Amino acid sequence: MCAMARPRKPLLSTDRIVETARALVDAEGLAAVSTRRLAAELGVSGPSLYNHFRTKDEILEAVADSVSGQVDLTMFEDGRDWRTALHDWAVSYRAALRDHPNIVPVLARGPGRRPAGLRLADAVYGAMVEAGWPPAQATSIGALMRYFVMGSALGSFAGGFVDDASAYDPADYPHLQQAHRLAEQQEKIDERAFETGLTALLDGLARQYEQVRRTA
Amino acid sequence: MCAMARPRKPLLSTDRIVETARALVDAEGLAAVSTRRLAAELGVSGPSLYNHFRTKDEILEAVADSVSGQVDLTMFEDGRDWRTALHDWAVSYRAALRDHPNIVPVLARGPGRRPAGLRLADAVYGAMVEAGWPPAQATSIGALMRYFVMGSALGSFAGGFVDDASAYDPADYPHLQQAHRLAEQQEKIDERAFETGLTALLDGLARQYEQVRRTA
DNA sequence: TAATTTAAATGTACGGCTTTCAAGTGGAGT
DNA sequence: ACTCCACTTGAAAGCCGTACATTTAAATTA
Repeated sequence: MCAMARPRKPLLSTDRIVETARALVDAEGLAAVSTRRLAAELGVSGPSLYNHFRTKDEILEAVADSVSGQVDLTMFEDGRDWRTALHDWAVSYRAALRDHPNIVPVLARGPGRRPAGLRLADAVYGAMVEAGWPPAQATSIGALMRYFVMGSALGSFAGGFVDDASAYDPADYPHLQQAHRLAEQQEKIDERAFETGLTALLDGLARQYEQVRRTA
Repeated sequence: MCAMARPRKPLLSTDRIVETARALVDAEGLAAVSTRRLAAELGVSGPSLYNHFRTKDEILEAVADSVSGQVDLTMFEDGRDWRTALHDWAVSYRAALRDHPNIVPVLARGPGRRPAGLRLADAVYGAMVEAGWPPAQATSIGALMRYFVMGSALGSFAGGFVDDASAYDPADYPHLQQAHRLAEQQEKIDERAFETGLTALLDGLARQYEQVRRTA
């Protein structure tokens, strides 16, 4: 009868869709994002989204990339030493993911064609080569840092345990008697584990760097 | 008219469901596992599964736990030194995930109440305490190792790039000119990055261990 | 200015999904 | 023999993503 016409001013824009989707993902998780729900949030009907994105997945990729874009990369610009640059970058990387943990599974698929994700990979690889790492090792560093940061953001370690002492029978798990307390202090424990691991990783890489430099 | 009766021998068992689900996940990915599809694979109708599991998610958790159960933990039994035990464990852990990469997102949610996942956490934590690490540090080690192994298994680093040189314009990404080649050598690159990172991590932890021992 | 193309939103519809439920029937226990 | 329970079923409810034709306004071109 009366299909709504094209409005004088567009109701939707890719930016508005991405921002609303990100807010929805942050607030209620990936599973809460259905095209109908997102459209409702935007005051619009479901299929309207398909005028701006080809698939729902494209929307999620755009959200993921906007999070990648929040990672600070300026530490690679000047000639700061590679170790502190890598440390600061990892901290900023993790902070961005911790602010939007629900989108991490999408980010974990890799940069693909997402521009911010590629800029990130480009910056860290370029800086390592610049610092004197051989190309193959620079690739490894990019990869292993990603492993560590993604792993630390994908799911809280502490939050992976249940807040219920009866779940951890001493007979079955003799060393996990305090495990139900992990859930309480989630953030602190994950934070400390991340810093401990990052320091260890960088210490170990520094050692390898010395060897590489000596033989070159 | 003729609803199928209870069969002489049960068509389904929890084990058979889990095994079939695992095969399906391995072969076609998480998305291919629908209750109907899995039931068809079992020669049965969709809702029948609900006689053995309360939800589909319970099935996936069971699959995940069966993969956790494949991780070797024997290196923690005798009094081998913590460093080599940790190394061997990480390698076995990663190998199990690499054999069943499609279930990793489920595993990444943490052990929760899954027995094999809890045994794994119990073993590594217990061994670190036994080796002389303070409890808080032992927790951190369990966490950071999980970060690294999960991160390395969650998504291939190399596979995260597109096998298409035109996607990496030199003007935008000056250092990624070989990135499209990463897709070719995925396994080797990921393998090397994992070993490099693991060695660095353990070197760094050994350093921290010396400090801890000195002050104690 | 008039004619034409394109853009933006819509309603409807298809086929899929997980899960609930009552109903039917064979096996086990008394 | 009778009851109860285990197991499977078809049907259906309520989601989901998205293809499609339709409507109208804006933008473009003649």
